[in-house]
Amino acid sequence: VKTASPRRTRRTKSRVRQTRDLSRQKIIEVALRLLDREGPDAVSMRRVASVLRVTPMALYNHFSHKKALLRGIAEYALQQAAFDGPEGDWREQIRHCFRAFRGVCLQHPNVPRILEMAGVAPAIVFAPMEVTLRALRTAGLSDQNALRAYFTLVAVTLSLASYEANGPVPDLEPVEQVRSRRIAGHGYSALEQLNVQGDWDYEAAFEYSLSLIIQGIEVEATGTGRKK
Amino acid sequence: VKTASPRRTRRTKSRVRQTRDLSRQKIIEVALRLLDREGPDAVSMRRVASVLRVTPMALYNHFSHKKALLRGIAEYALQQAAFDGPEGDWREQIRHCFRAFRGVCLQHPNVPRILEMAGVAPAIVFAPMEVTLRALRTAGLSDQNALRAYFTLVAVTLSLASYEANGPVPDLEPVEQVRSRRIAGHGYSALEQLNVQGDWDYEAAFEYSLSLIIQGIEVEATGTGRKK
DNA sequence: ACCTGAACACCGTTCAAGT
DNA sequence: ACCTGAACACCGTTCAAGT
Repeated sequence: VKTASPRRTRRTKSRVRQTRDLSRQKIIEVALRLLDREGPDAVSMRRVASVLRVTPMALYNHFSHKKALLRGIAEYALQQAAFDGPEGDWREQIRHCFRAFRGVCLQHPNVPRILEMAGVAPAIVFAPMEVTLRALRTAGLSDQNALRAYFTLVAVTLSLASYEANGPVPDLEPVEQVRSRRIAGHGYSALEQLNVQGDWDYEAAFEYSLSLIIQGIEVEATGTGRKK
Repeated sequence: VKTASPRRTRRTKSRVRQTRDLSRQKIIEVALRLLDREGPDAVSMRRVASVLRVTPMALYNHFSHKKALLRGIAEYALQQAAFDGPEGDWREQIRHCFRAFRGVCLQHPNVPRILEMAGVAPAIVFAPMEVTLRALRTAGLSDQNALRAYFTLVAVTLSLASYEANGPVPDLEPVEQVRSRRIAGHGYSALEQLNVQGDWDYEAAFEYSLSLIIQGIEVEATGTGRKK
């Protein structure tokens, strides 16, 4: 029940387009593997080309610049997500959609990073947008507010997934640790007494964020929220 | 009423530390100016050094690597924000805190980008964290849930500010426009009928996100929310 | 239409040397 | 402690040329 039918449409204008698309596909697959295994820095035109045993410039026949390749990678990865869930409550539709989104982000932990990068938004992001719009219309929101909610949900999903993928603590270097302690000396009482037991549960945190936003939408939809 | 006292603390171990810190400061100011005027790519060790009429390697006496410099820039920019607001309701405290956060992000539109980059989280991010923790304790949340709410708020603030700063549409290239139309053909009905009048109001969108999350917290705090 | 080879104008960072 | 100069191992992309 995927929203976007994945690149099956036949182009009518030429016959042997297959080759071109196969090649494009191959490049993306290699690049995604590099991204998954060695991180964003490994995805250079030169690295990708060398894995494919080809000149860097050969890639420019398929992608006009690196950003287009990154977009291709992100699109390819996100196509694996089934944003559409089973019929049901708008709450569950949204939960399903963004759980699916988070799912592919965890399978390809560096995809959020390249999505965050300069204008690298592939067309596929319209799929979760569609799901969200439909769900929130049934909830009674205006299109404008539904879009706003969508951006909120995407932001949180991407950010938490990225944070989860790239290590728990952004560990400052030793030097800055000291400086930060110095800063921390000045009235960070809430932080000093901070009380959280056990390891950080990323999934629970994601679900909590989801709940906050959904409950917020609920209030907004039923008109219980005070106007500012 | 700033939370973090900005680098005024005197280091006791040497006398002419002034020079070192002045230089560090100078580097950051030049780098931030480059970031603001020419974007993240302009902030290279070589560019920064050349503006300062100095060898690239001279910078490494003050920052052990580029990431440390980026962290320094982000910290410097964020120090200009007054996250602490006037006393008051936890709702208004949070609103004030993240409006201030958004404010510096708009003054330095590329700061969100470098914050999103690899582990570039300066110690100053603890300031809004402190404010949020305090506010949400008075709202009755556990520290764990308060932290989760904090991450939600930061994610949304940064993401929307970044989106606002870097042009309204991530305009796909012509080629991909066509492909996206093709994809859009398949059942994107909600998007096709999408009805939003006038230009996109970024500030209103931010305020709406803020409201969603705050109202969600409210529900969570008063225990009205159904447990999953 | 697709690929190569050489070149251009950049990167971050190491290392040895100077003061 | 701070800075230089040369070098290493990379980048993305243009351009002219081949098939």
